[in-house]
Amino acid sequence: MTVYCKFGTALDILTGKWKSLILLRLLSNGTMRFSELQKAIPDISKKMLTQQLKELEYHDIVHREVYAQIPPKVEYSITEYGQLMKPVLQTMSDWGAGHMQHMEKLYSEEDEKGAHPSEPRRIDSLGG
Amino acid sequence: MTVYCKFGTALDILTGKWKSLILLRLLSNGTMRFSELQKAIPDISKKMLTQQLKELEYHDIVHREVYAQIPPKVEYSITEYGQLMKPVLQTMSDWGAGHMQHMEKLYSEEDEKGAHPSEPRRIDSLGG
DNA sequence: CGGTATCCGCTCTGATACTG
DNA sequence: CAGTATCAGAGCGGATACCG
Repeated sequence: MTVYCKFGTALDILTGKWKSLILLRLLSNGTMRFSELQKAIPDISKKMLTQQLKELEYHDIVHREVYAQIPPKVEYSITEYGQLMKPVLQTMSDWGAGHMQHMEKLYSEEDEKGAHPSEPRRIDSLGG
Repeated sequence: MTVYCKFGTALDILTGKWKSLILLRLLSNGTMRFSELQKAIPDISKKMLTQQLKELEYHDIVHREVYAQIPPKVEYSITEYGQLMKPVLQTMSDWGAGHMQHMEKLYSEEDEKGAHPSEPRRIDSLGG
């Protein structure tokens, strides 16, 4: 079997503009409908939400429950296996928090206005 | 001050096709010259290597030491601060290892040949 | 409501050539 | 050796329209 990178595997799953947002919402809210996720993440398009959820479902991190009714109702939640992602998210979040402070020390607020490589994204935090 | 996402901060820094590769090499080999990194990561182009290293340097994760000589010599290494990334990398790597097994159970080897969303990337592992 | 299909622009990445 | 500059292509992400 081809040797895939353990690290890259994790990275791939977290990567993408929206995956983390979805995971974070689902983790704190429990079960959510498609439309609830849309509302919770205003800037995401249906296409992206669908796509990202599909990938997460494929990886057994998100569970998709379809109710056969009109109008349709679909609920998403983190699988039991998916809960194992929590420590990963938490570790990254913790490091990220520290890093933001570190960056502030290195580059003053004034300097922040200039264009720097790899500016941090604006995303909601994990715990709060 | 704008509230940046702690999690997104970490993600941004690890994200990109090559950042992890560079970090992993530097972490295990210590100090490396530009050309050594190129050799260690055969498929990366000069442009990408330069670009990624610049970003890592900006984030104080990688140190760039220039020797004023002809021909030029530039050495890269992980900063002391950058060592703090290790637990993050390790956590992700550990989870990734488990996830690969989990995926194998869910989808048989035969099935792996089909095109699935978000196939894991081929990257060298962290520890070995 | 919860998607899919299509088009389209932009960024990211890569190949190549040039420079100090 | 260690880059920079330039151009071109692929793929990600977004807007819109349509469907069960």
